[in-house]
Amino acid sequence: MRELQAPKGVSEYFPPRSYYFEFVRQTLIDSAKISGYQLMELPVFEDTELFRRGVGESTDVVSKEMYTFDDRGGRSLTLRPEGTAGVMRSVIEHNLDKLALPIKVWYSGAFFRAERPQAGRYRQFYQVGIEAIGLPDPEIDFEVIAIADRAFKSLGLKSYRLDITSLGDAQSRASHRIDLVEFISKLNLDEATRARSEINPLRLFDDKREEIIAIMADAPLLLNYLSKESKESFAKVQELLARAKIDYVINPRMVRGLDYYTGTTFEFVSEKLGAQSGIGGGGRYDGLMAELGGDDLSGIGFGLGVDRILLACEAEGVFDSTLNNSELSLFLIALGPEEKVFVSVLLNDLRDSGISCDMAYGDRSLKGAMKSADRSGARYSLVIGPDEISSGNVLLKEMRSGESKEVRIASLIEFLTPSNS
RNA sequence: GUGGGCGUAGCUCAGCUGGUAGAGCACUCGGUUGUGGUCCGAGAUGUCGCGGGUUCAAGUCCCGUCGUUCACCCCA
Repeated sequence: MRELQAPKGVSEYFPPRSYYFEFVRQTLIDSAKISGYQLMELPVFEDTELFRRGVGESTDVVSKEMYTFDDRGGRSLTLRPEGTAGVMRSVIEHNLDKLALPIKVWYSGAFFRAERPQAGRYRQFYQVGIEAIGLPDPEIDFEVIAIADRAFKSLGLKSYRLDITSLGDAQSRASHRIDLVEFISKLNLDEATRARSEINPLRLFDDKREEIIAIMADAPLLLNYLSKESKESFAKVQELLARAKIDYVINPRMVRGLDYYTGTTFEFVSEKLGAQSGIGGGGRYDGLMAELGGDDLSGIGFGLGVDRILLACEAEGVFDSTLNNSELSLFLIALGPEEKVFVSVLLNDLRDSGISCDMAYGDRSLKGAMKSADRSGARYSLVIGPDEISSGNVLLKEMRSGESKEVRIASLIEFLTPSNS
């Protein structure tokens, strides 16, 4: 074991894979930005109370998975386990909800949960999320789902499923809960399962054991307890998805782990991943703003798991040959110490003009330096020795074709400026 | 938090019933004097995750520990 190593269960991205991580994250962000969402950059730690009240005391996330610590002033802080609560806190604190509604924001960053690590489940993980706050229109529900779906499609993902359901309003859930608890009380359950059902009876719906699935087959479904308004809103969301040709399946047994969800709730599931197959999920959260001390506004959002989406992309092979993981257009090679100084300055001038370029450092053989040029992925390479410096002409070699053409050093900038090539 | 698998060169791994380590890829150099990607040749690389135990002898057996992986659980 090395003396120093990363803390257990964190994900790290370094070259060359970091290129794909960034590509995935940026694609998710772009999907939000073209729909009118704006950046929200928030602290990674918050007052512990925010998550207790926002996410819910009874959830596993809050009760046993938070990284909580006291700062030097004795304040209890917690590394954010999810993004929505922090966004709500900031919206309320800065009175953003007093502006035109809906407020549409996106965020991206690291989140923390002290779970047992597994493929696709990390203690520090990355999410891109959006929130649309202030209005309950089902058209917004549709927009939010479509943004996630569009992001997945533009990445080239195909093997995923969209599950949706509605958790209804407070009254719907209360009357369903009475019947569900009644139903569960008659079941013969082991102690651990019974304890789980007492914390949240809905949990039994997503138990993976055959026998539990069997006995829950006749359990009352929340979807049958929806109020007229909830039912109409959910129907509208489905109609919009159908008209936009976004495939979905209604999954009345879907359970979300955070207490704040109400109304339309959804989950994207990859078919190419193992147990940790949820690549994104979200839903509406009426009541969360009020719970945190703000106006009683509705909101809806999602969190997408960048780590898992990257795994899904790799599992589906969407990166093959489509991406050139280099930003470089030119790679420079100097033949000797004199030329190295010259090239170093030339390189700097080219960069001043916005041309992406690099050079061979160290005292490598020409063959070795050309190899670096090849590996750099640069479009062109050029070698500079005494002849080039005295003549002012260089042979610009296009790496892919292997063909060279003579160019004046003085006109390199013009030649390589993107709009001219 | 519970249960199972795994942990050997930078990477992927081989190493049979214990006798002090190997392959492929990658890397560096060379194959005519200044041009990469193919091919050929040469070279460097490991306290066999860590700690302890059994043994004349452990990468190989036992215990612990750390990490990882799969499932449960949970969720992104």
